[in-house]
Amino acid sequence: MSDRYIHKEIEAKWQASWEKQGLHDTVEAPDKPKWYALTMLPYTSGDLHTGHWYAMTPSDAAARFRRMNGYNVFFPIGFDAFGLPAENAAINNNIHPQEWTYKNVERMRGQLRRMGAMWAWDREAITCDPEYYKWSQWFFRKLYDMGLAYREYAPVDWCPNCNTTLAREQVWGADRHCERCDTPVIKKDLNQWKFRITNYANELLDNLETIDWPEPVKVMQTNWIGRSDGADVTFTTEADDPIEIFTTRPDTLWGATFMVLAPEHPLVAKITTDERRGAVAAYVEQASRLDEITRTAEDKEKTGVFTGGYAINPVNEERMPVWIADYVIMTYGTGAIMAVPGHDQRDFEFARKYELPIRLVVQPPSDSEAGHIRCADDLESAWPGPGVMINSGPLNGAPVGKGEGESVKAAIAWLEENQKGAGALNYRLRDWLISRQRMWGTPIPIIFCAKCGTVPVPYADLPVRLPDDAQFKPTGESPLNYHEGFRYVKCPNCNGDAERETDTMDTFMCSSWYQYAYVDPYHKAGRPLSADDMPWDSARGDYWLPVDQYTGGIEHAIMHLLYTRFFTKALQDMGVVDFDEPMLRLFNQGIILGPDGERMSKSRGNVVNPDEYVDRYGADTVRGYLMFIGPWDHGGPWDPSAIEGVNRFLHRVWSVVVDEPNPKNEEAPPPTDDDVRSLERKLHQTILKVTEDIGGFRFNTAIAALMEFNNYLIRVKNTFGALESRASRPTAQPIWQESIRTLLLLMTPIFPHISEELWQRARNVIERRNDARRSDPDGCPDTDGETWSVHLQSWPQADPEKAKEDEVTVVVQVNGRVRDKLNVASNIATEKLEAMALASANVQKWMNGKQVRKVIVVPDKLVNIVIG
RNA sequence: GGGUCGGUGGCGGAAUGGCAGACGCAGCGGACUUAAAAUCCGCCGGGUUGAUUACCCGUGUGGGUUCGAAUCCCACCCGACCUACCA
Repeated sequence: MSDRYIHKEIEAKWQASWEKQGLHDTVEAPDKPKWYALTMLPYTSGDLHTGHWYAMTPSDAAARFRRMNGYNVFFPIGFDAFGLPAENAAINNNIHPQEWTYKNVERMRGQLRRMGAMWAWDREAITCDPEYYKWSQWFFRKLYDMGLAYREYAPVDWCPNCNTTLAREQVWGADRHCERCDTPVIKKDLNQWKFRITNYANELLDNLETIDWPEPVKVMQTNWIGRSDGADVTFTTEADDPIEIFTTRPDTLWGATFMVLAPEHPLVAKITTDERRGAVAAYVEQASRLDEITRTAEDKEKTGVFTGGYAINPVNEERMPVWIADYVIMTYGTGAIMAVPGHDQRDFEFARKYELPIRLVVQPPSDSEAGHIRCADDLESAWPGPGVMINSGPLNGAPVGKGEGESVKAAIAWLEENQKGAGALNYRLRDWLISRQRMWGTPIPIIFCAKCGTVPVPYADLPVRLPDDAQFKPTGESPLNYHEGFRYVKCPNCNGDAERETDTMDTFMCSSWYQYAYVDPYHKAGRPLSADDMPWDSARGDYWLPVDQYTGGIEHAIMHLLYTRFFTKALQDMGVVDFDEPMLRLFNQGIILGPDGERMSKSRGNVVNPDEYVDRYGADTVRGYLMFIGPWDHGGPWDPSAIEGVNRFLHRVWSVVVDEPNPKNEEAPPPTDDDVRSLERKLHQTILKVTEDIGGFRFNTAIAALMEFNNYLIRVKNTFGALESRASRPTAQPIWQESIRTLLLLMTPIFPHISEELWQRARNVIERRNDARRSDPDGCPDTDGETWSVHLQSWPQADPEKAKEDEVTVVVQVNGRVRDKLNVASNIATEKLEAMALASANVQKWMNGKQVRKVIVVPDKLVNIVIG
């Protein structure tokens, strides 16, 4: 055993020892409060990068902190294993995706072990294991039975590079590119499976209030769900065909002067007059092509074309021209709008361009910037703001707004009374498209039979296994199409010839329920399933669920976090769970950047390999450094030289605990009562600070407090004497030992290895001196049944009384400027403090005989004398 | 265009109404060493000053509230992220 801190000698040793002791094995202990700490599962890319360390090691520190605070903590790990990279690697290297994936899993397990985290390896789950995905299929089947999974022939977003469809959530940015490869997506008409997430739109929105999640995530989900409050109104064409519209401003119905349909609207063909047919067809053609190239195009210039047809405004029977324009889109609302150019900017621009009538129905308030507006001709742009209703029949005089007695409510009441429409909610959220035309995913358990139609695979026949020998040509069709043994099957109903669904599921399906799988991975392995099954052991589930603390990146704010919430709500309706939110608390860490301050990427050449640093400095240093950079939710650049500071700190801690003090100081006077009191105060102040900071994920300031405490211990080490000489200094000895033990306990969540090593060493020294039990020379725990691991110790408790300062420095200000400082006993009487401040020579100098107007005294902090 | 978060020494950051710059990095000076590394000690926002326990300036910009503002309010500038013809 070395007397110096050599991380290579201790980290692997303790990792092996903890595993041997079963320190991180999962036990459902009903007598203890449980804590389910979850960090987002890694994809099996084959390499754990710095971002993983940045996400996972603080999560581990928080979990360990909970454990030391008396919780039975579950901190599981697994692998998100299906998906495109495996398939692409397979195509490029002619290796089966499964082989590639499991090789990566093997490598990543090793890398994860080196973190020294308290992973519950006994509950590991890999999503591409048939015993895992059989439950993904079971969930699909359940959703199908509940009518929450359906197949639809409709235009979908298609990535021509990945050769697959994408969910709306996977299409990013104004240019609508693929989330994974940045290729602009195109539209295709395809038969695809979807989940009815929109059934839960309202619940997904309202329940956000019940969970402790970061505000930005809540805002993003709120915007994504996009609830609009308004009314459905039915217009009619002159041929008596209904045109349904949705509007958030039913109060402006009397200001509608024309209608606009999306080019794809089903009524376009019928309403178009013969003389307009050519122009309309050309525009529809142009719009659809635009759609396929780049739908957004910079020009905000509105375009459109008149159909020749007219519709009747139900509120005033006015005849209004019907146009088509691509600024109206089929996928929101009903694909048709009433145009109110006076009060909607888009309609205004369109009306001005095509010389359509504009009507003012809201009189802007006279004190607003539009106060001069008297008629539509005065408008330079639409007025969407407040005012009073005019030119609007029964609504005239109503104040504009959505409240009681205000215009929108009045309009809805009028519509409902006259049976022309009704109040309605509309959502931006679309159903979740889960079909993927790729091979490396969970097969969708559906069979198409010529006679029986769409037949779900019976529960007892699950899993539908991926064939081991499938080809994966990138053709744009599902590769499983080409596997005859997979594709052609007998119908489970009639035993006639049938074909399997050959699309696979979006991988977000696998990660939507993995937190449940961890509780009891591969439940019922090897046994047939039924509709009445529970997907995990219910006793275990009842104990651990739901997740208490989730940690992960903001990039999943919408996709994964919305899907898993939807899944949980569906599971609740299935009767599988009895709660409605999967994760009670969420923390989003920031992004660790390259040394150049840019996102790490191979092309930039700024990728930091954590393994190199773990080799050089050890896992404890890398963990501590990542937590010390700054607030965890800020992220920030990796500074290769700053990591030295944390490493030096660990060496200094080692030295404080292990090294003998300078023998020259043997003759130094023993510590005074004041020395003891100061050390005790510093100790309890540090406990308070570190406890509060780790509890709030403020690891950076927790580490700063630990450094400060250690610096203090270095300064007083010689005063408190050598280990051997402590015996001669009985008053000092207990507080010094308590300080060392407490420092190690406070360091444990963040620096698990060195804390354990020094904990054992400090214990050995104490025992040797007490001539008590001899401990195992390799530092392994005793075999007498008492567990000595530092990780099983209780978190130190601070005594606020002992943390209090006896003496404080009070700042004396004159007119807000510091002019003197007074060292006084804490809790000094206000009057006394004021008198002392006024008597100060420095203060007298600045008062210069002027009148004292006011004296502000903040106890134990400051006196401000206002003169003038 | 809309939304969210942010702007503090050479750098990462601390302080969220009460001494701005904790803790660390880098830098400078010194001790130890044949030398270097490591380690240890000291200095480290700017200015006035020989030096100060002395004074002034200083938290993106301008204004406000307050005895007192990095912190609260208003306006603006800059940056990051999200979102985008949503009727």
